Amino acid sequence: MTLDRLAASPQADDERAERILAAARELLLAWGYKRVTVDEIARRARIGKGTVYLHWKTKETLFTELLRRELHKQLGILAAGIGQDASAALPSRLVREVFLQQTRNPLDRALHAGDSDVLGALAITANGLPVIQELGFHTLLARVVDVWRAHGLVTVTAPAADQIHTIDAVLTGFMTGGIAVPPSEEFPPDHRADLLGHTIKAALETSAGPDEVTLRAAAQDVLAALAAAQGTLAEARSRSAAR
Amino acid sequence: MTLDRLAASPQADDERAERILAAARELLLAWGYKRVTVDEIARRARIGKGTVYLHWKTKETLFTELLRRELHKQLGILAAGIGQDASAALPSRLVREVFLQQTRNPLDRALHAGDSDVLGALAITANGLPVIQELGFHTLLARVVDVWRAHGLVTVTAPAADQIHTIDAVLTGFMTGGIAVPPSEEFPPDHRADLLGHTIKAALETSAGPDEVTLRAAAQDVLAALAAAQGTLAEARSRSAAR
DNA sequence: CGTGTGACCAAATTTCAAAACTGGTCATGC
DNA sequence: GCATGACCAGTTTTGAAATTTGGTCACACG
Repeated sequence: MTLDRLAASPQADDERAERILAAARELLLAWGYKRVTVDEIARRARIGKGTVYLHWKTKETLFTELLRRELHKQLGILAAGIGQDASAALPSRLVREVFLQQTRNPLDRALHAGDSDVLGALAITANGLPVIQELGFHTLLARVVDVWRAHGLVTVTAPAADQIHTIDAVLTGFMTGGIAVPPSEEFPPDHRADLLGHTIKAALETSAGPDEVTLRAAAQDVLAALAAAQGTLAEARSRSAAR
Repeated sequence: MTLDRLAASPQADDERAERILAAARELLLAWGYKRVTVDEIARRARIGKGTVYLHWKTKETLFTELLRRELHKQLGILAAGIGQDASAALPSRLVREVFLQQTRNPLDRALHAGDSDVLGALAITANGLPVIQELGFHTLLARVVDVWRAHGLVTVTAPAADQIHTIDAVLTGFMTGGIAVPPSEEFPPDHRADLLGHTIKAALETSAGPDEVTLRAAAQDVLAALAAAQGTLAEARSRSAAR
């Protein structure tokens, strides 16, 4: 365990942090927050338990960073999609994509659903708020809605707060999938994503689609909002490090 | 306890059943299914415990009937609303009303949300399905959507199954209220109901509102569907009685 | 020297058997 | 012949002991 590393270079430190995070991620998905022990994480990362605490003050900050990274990555994927095709910045398209991402990535799903089987004590933060709020998702949503309004992609007759709430509720509803209707193979994620997209489009978007120029400008602003949110996440990271 | 009743008339029997049901309802709301004991129900209804079993085979059938009655009553209120104003049969209006009912009536809410704090073991039936499904809500929703389609109140370009799923998901989403947005006093139930109604309307209803004649005809058919569902509920009741 | 470690500690969680409770029955009394 | 509550088997709760776990730190190692 001690043969391969002579001095601690910052580089090796980073690589070690990654290993810890990777181990934590695997275990979180397999067992859920509560059952994962710091000891086990250390064993998987092939380091001593104390070393984990050289990187994070507590088990909680370690996992919080893991979640921050997850959201950071998700935002990156969204941004990439918009970069490739500006129309992916449209409300219906963006919400659709978020839905698909949550469907595919178990951690994202747990995060947005506040799944306490996976998140355990993390599901609700010290402030009594769901993690997803703590991570600034609400702020991002509000900013993006503002961008959409500024560029006329969504109606401005309705208050922004109403639109935010509608998006939140509808997305959540499609995530849980409703209650009355029995799950069926007729509804694969892609299809449900389409229904969600259609609902968002009908409820919020302006009837006439935007012209090319407006769309590109709006896409730029959405990208900026995403980047800003990523920045906030990255910044919070350094604040939770042990050293 | 025996002075006031000499012979058991069917009438007195019914009145007694009502007392039991009323006691069960109070206790269910106060304590939740699991904590409510048959003993306590009997005490509240001022009868012996064994007497409860003269009316229902098990604790579970007793509470299932309670829930059936609750849904029956809710359907009655919906029907009354339509009787008074045919436009209450429109998708957006009807869903809106269901939402408000669930918001106001704790039992309805528990029923539709599958709240296991209240419903306990009842939340999931012996068949592994949520109670609300067992009670035929899905069948009713499917029928009503068909009526709407037949009368051109909703688009017929989209499959009915998609529309059912959309209604279910959106209603559920507004019930839980989303995750990302912190609850606020800005969003009283009435306001959220409006947002829900708007969403359903935009996502499903045909752009041109129906003429008076069509609306009335559709309203009649919706009423018939509601009455049929009530009939099914009442019929199931007799099947669960002990005698 | 300074980094990494695992033995160690207090606090939290799990175990497990005894005690208490509860759904459902039925012999009894009215 | 209907209503009742004592009674029973099976389940749940309790609580104290045993185990586990997050977090610390004295020490070994390079």
